[in-house]
Amino acid sequence: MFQGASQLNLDSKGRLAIPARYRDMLLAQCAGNLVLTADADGCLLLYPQPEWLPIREKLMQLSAFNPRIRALQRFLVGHAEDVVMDAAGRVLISSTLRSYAVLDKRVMLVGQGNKCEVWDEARWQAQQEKMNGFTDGDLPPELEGFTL
Amino acid sequence: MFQGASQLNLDSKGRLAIPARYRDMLLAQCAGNLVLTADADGCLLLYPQPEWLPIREKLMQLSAFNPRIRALQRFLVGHAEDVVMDAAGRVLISSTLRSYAVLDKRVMLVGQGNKCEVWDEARWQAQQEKMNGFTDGDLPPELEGFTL
DNA sequence: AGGCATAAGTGGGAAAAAGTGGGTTTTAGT
DNA sequence: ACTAAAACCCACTTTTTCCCACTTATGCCT
Repeated sequence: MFQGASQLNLDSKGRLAIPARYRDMLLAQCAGNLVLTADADGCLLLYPQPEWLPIREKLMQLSAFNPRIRALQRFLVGHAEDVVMDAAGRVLISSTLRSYAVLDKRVMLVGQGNKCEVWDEARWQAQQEKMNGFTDGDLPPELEGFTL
Repeated sequence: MFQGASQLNLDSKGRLAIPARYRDMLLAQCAGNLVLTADADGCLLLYPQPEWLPIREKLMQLSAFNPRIRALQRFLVGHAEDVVMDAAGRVLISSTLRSYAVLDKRVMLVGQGNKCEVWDEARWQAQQEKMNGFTDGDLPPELEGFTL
């Protein structure tokens, strides 16, 4: 499971070094086979391949006649790329995905349970600002009674 | 259970010495495995790992399509880090979390039931000021009829 | 009440691991 | 066949982790 944020640097070839704490897990779980795709909020999503496959299957079984579902399918599956960790625990991010998420050098890798998010550092900061005033207004009903 | 506040000092490497009164309990409960994450009020939260895990599970099962829930997931899970007590009962606080909570040296550790809060001392003082005038204005309905 | 013993707080150093950068070979595409 | 990009590999630098030693505090026993 992924959690925690790491500030990382893409190297001159566009490679991303996966934090060491995840490497053994990823080698054991999927031999370093990962899937990168785009997220609607402007970051990338990084899944272990075994986590991604059932998500793709469920997604593609949804109705192809609902325009919003079609758009979601095109977006997620259309941007997905297989990547493999090299011996140093790095993955190459294609120029297509790099330009989608506006990644140049400074990047945040943010663990989110079964996946990680990859953010341009400045965009991540901006995203975090949204927590200011989080408790203003009505809370979503799912959070009623939620205790930390 | 955690209660009471302790004034502690981070050392030059950013390590926090857990008060001795909690150590035996933490070694027995979770072998020193703890989880540190950020709190929206500007402090950090320190959970024994067994307390944290069900909270994370409940959080990650909520809908990923609600923007406010997504923000909360990104914030809490995105900042969570596993830490382990060393032989001297200390945990290392990463520079990411230290800069989030503006921790330099003087720190307050405040017990809060199933978790502790970690505050920069000055911010803790400021937080306490907010208790002045607590009873001004309308009370939340949950406190109606509440007796101490 | 003094001193001794144990436990806690604190600091730092050395070994190991991880981050980083590039050079060379292979593959694919034109 | 030639070019360009990607995969692979190796070496160097930096960071992290683990361990040990010293100082300070606490409490117990004489």
